[in-house]
Amino acid sequence: MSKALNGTGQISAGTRQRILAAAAETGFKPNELARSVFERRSYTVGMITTDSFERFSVPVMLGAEDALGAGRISVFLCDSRDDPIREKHYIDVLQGRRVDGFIVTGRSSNVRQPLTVEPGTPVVYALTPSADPTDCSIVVDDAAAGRIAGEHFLRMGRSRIAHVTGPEHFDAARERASGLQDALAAAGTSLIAPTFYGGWGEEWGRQAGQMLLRAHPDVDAIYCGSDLVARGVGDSMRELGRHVPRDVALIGTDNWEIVATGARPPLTTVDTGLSEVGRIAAERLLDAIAGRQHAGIERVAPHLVIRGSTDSTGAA
Amino acid sequence: MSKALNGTGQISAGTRQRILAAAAETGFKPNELARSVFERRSYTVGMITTDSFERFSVPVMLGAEDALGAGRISVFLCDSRDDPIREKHYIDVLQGRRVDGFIVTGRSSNVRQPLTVEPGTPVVYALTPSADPTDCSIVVDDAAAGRIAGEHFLRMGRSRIAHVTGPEHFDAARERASGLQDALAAAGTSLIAPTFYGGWGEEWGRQAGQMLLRAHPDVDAIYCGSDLVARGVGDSMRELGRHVPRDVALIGTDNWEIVATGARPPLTTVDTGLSEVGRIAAERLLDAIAGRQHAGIERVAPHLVIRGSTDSTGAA
DNA sequence: CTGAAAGCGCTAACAG
DNA sequence: CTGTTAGCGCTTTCAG
Repeated sequence: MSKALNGTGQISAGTRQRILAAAAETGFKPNELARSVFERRSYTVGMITTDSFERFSVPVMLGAEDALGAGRISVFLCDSRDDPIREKHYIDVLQGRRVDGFIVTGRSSNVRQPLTVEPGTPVVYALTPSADPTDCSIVVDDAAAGRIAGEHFLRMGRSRIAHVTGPEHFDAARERASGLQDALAAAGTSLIAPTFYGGWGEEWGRQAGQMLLRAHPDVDAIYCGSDLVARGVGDSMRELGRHVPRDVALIGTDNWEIVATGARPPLTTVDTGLSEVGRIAAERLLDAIAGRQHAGIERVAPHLVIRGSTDSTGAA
Repeated sequence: MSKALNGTGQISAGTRQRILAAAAETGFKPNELARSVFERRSYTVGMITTDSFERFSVPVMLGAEDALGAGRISVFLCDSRDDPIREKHYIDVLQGRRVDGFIVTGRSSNVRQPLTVEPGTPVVYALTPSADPTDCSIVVDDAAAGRIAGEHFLRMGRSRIAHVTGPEHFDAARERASGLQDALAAAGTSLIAPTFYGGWGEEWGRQAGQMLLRAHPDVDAIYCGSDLVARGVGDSMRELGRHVPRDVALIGTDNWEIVATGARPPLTTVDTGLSEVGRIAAERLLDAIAGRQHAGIERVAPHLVIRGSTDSTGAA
């Protein structure tokens, strides 16, 4: 009897107990599907990632799944592989299952085309904002990431600062660069050299480190667009006789734990708060499902994780 | 009308077309939930991971999701965080949603307690086999991984072979070690030193590399239990004046692309075929749902990916 | 406060 | 071949 199980309707405490006991004994489990048919909602959301759960979407998903699970909502997992056909397929299937909403995530922080869903189905974009500014998007505050890194260098007294990062066509790369420049400008200084745009991997870090040192042997601090780049840069510094952090301080980005802590010295890095992005996205989606729509792009503040590459008192 | 949409029952081609057209025009989407209530199954499975989607469970999940999606089955995502309470909670919720089955995965290859589910609900274990041998488990063939690495070293003419790997309490570590020993024994030789059990990270690799070189300066090949260990070992080799692969050849494990390819030289590594594990697990689950139960532990063959750390003709 | 009845959207079986 | 009906398991409403 649903009245007993849900405590709804009018029923006496006595019979309620009796029914509950009987249910427990029988091992009765209500069929949530049937309830969903009646309620016209499924307490279920679809999470669509475009990038096969690379290291960026995973923390976002985890944060989202966590927040959603607390609201007793289950999560459907979909890997669209950046393929519009697959994406449409998943949307169709999940709408057939009457999901209450969608969270869309992916690797890049560049804008993406909005999802085409049944009108009334809420969608929240995490990490990759929707091109439609009236959609709800949660992203990393990349400018703040650059600023934080710059301020930390200034605070530790470094002044000959350089920046090595990913390809220029990534919004994230350009915004971090401008955040860093802003921080330096606010202190009346500027980058020792134009930003080195290139790639996100170790190899680019090594190359850029060498180029940088050749052009500016007196560099004393380098902000890197990823932890991998930072490792590559660090390797090249050591090879060319520079000590990290004494001669050159290094800050990475991502706080990819296993990479950052495995480095020698462990990397100080800007944690972009991806699981926070996921958590907030989930909350916004829950709000939207409850009828409280959010609109616009919300930027999540990153934070600095200090380790040996900027702190000589820390681990070697 | 369901007859038209599903092509079931008896209906003329004419009216069928007419109904289909009307449905397309209206944008009609059948409610799969209602169908599921009737069918008593949901075309949905639960994927439970114990380890928050570390790099081991992600490829497994991807492989599984891929195979399941082809069978038009959606996947519920659950992160139990190795917490029995959370696990039970997820199982209850998903059984309430009448999932057709479960796939359980996690980081370690050690056996785990079987899931407690409603009788009749199929469960397949991926990566972490069930303690119950009548359950269906798909795992990596770790002994084969060790064998493959050993045979590759022998083939390239190395004979003073060592092994640095993770903690001894991991089944995977011990089995790879014994597989490697078997391969050497088959060629009438043996390890130059007892297996170095320790950890899975770079730091352990560096330590072990130093210890190894001190005790056995003439070592010419090292099989490592993870790509991170291999990187650590490689770093220590170079620091102590050994060239990789000329003086010492290196094989890692996992084929964690970004780590293996970012190394200098890029790492030859044993790919443990995790997405294959996931794919097969999904197929076995589909079979079980269809009434064809599988039982026992199935081992998936790993394969070698050759890069510069064993091949001096390759990248430097 | 209780039990019966109607309906959520679908499918199968059934007369017409 | 067609349209109607009963029923999947649940919740809500409405007489008793």
